[in-house]
Amino acid sequence: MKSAKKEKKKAYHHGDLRRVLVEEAAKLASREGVESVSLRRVATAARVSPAAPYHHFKNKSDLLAAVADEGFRRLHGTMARTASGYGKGKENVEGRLQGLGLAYVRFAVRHPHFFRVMFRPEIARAAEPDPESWGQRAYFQLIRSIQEVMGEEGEPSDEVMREVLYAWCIVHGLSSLWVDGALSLEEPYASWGVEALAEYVTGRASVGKGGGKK
Amino acid sequence: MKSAKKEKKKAYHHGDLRRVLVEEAAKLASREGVESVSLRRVATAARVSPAAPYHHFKNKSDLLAAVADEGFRRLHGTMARTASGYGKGKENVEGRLQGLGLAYVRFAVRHPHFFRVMFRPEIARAAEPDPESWGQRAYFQLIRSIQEVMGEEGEPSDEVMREVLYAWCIVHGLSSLWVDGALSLEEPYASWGVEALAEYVTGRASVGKGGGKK
DNA sequence: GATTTCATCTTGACGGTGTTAAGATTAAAA
DNA sequence: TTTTAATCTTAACACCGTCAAGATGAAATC
Repeated sequence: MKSAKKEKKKAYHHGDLRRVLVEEAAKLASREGVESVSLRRVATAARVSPAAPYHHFKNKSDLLAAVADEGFRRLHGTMARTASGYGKGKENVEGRLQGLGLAYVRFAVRHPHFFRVMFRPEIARAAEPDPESWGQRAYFQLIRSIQEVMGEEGEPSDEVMREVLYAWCIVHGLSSLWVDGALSLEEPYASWGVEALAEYVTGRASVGKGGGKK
Repeated sequence: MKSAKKEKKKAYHHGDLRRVLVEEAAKLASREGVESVSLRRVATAARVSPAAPYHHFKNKSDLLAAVADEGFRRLHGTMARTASGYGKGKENVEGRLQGLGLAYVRFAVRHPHFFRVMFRPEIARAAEPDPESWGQRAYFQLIRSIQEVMGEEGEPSDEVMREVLYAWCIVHGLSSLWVDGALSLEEPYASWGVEALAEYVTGRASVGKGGGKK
């Protein structure tokens, strides 16, 4: 359907934009911050006129939403890799959950630019939640993990959803506060380092795990 | 020093700007969102030329930092009011801490625009933390409250700072996720409502309170 | 009171921004 | 080969943050 790549210079019509645009936008965001991503700069970086992106994205927010989705794809990836690192079955489900939490925080700290676009309100509120989106997939992954910890199958119970909420709040709170500078600029947290904070916080959360179960 | 208010129309030179600018910026942010706050619109709203704000603020970020400080002032206010609502002494310190958490979340949900500016990285990273700032004051308030719960005085111990971290992460995580639409657009959380979520999450956090103390 | 000083505000301009309309180019469909 | 439809460009619009230069007038000085 799409003859992917030609020789080198200019593609036939003009390459497979869209992918290139998302790539350049992400690159620019991670180099100079989300705030300084402009459609025109992205277009220029893709060697294309300022209005060209409008044939692939409704507007700037739509482009950023695509960047966010790419971010969620990567987050989903590291989470999946982490989970499978803890074995397949029900062995050490407890440790696996903490591992997921650590993976979440590490991702945020290592890719703050992605993390920031991913949770922009104008992105999340754009379209109704698409179950195919990487954001939703990562979300389902978390739900499934907690179901395993609590020994549950099928449709997630309210109890599970409460645990999901709790776990998500903790890792997201830590990530946000660190990335936004509230913790990373404050003593003693700055000297303790994120890794230690994440370990403490995820460990502390799972001592009473289950709420009433065990 | 400052004859505060004249009659009505135009002040002498031109009113006490700065305060008006911060006010208008906050008003605009809460009406249309932080993203659509522009120096020029704020200036216009204050009936002043586009370049006038530059005699009171270094740049746009500096203005937003002032808005953020105003936000922290209000947060500090509701937290203080909440705390004193739980009595003065060591009676019900436990409940007071949960009350503080609820106050935090409620503030974020009721004033999402403020909440968003308050934790913008370019704001936090602007100047070195000023202990006089309302942000720091609210922070110290939280530390003191947790010290009371743990029956400690003087310089806060590492144990206290860990508890501060934990409490802050939870309420900030919930606030962020809700305000940014990650929870408020997702079932079953949307139908449960923030209030219920906040109560569960803060309650769940304090069951094992103290880590090892009791 | 007259004069100087100095903070404040305005005017006007600069380059950069998101977005749109109208037209050119060219791959794919007919 | 002709038609169609997708893609990209050009040109323009209004708006943005920021700065330099000058006007204004309150407060300090004489």
